Amino acid sequence: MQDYDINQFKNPLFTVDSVLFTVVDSVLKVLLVKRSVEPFTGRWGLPGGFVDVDKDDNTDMTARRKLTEKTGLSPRYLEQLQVFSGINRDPRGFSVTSAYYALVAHQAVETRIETVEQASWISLSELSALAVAFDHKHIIDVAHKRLQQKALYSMIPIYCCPDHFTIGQLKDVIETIIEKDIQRKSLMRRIESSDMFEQVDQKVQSGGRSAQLYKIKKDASMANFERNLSV
Amino acid sequence: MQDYDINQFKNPLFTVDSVLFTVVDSVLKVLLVKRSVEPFTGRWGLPGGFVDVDKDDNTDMTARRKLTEKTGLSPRYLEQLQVFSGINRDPRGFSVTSAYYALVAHQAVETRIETVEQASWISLSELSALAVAFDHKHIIDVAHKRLQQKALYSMIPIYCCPDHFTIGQLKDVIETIIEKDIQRKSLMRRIESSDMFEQVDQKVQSGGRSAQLYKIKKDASMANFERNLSV
DNA sequence: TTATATTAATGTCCTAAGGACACTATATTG
DNA sequence: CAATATAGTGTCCTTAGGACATTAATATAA
Repeated sequence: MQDYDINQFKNPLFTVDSVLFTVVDSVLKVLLVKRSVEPFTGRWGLPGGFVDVDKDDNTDMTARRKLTEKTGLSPRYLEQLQVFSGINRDPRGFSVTSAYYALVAHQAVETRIETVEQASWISLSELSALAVAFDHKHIIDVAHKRLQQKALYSMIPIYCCPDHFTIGQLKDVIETIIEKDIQRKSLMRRIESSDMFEQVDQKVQSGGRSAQLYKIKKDASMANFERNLSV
Repeated sequence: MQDYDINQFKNPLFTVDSVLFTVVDSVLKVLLVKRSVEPFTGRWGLPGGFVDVDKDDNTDMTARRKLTEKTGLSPRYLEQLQVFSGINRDPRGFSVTSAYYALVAHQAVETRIETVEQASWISLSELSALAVAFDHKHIIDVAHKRLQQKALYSMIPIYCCPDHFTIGQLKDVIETIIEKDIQRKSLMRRIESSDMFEQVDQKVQSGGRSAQLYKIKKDASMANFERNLSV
């Protein structure tokens, strides 16, 4: 690669990267893509890239666009994580990435991802043994901690559930994210008090008593609780 | 594969801006500086600017450096807020700012700010009537909400207090930030349980019974509580 | 058909930590 | 010394999550 001096440009290299989480069979996974360009060609990395000023109104749209390219759909939850920057994180020079984290129900993307060989769901445990581009492993770690924290006082894990879900499914997703069992009763109290959900007139079999299905109310806003679940 | 082509995309304008808060006489204020360059020359704006790749290891250092230039010291607390980006926020084109928020005790910077006529502490109530550059008013608003939220479950308002402080001072700072009175008793319980502070062997007069001075323990880490103060 | 296992849902009591507020302690001032 | 002001404590209340027993509904095996 021809050396070029980043200083000759007014601005550092700026990218947008996303940590897309999903929960599959009680395992938390992140979407990684195989890089097709320098640097780190061939390694796994976070889905992301440069802002396209002609397509993106802002960086949220950049993140969303890049995720859509890989998964075929827009994630139900997308939020800024933080900026990672420095002189050493990219061999090309001082670089900045605005990192996002996002959530999807794996049911929604399952089939689409299967067909894309450059994208894959990697469980967090596999990740430690994997060579990952840039500081993306670190970014995933920070995103994971943020997600765990947020799961303690909000209902965002709901975005890893399908449109119609049972309390058992939600409980499993939450427990997978925070890596700790919770009381079903506590979850039901939160579902009740959040006023975010309504029962679907349908039940689903589960090996025992069939479970009530719930869905998010129209125009419901995300509940934030005054107390954390205990860690 | 191909080399990275800087011309493939227009690299957005990237800056770092900080919302520096302090509490003076039960009023929450932010530091604004009078802009001396285009665009918005002459207007008030947040202290910040471009990354200097030779001086800054990362954007945290950019934020800190810019604040030091204006106040003469490094803020005791500095944290990323979020990125603000878009095609319309800067007349020069698509721009991105990595916004920070920071806290200082006004006692620490009082004298230095007075001497710099381009920098001034503006109370949040004054702000609404002021013409402010870019979307900086919006950034201040977001920073304010984040600070308020964080004050409900952490001890960060302590960074608006001097090194040695009384519970009354801290109570006042917290109440100013969250815009609600709290129970002195609740604050004392938090001080006790946080294990962050130790008593200084000195009291200070206050119009009534003299008040115990406290200071942060050496190597104490910031306490985060399981419950919010009630809103 | 009945017993057993399994998962869903509820009822009840416990616990932790903040809120309210009375009460005590110590300082200043007239 | 009384009045007042601020600091600090004691005690009970309230809220919401934790623990866990109990009841409900469904599948499967005897």
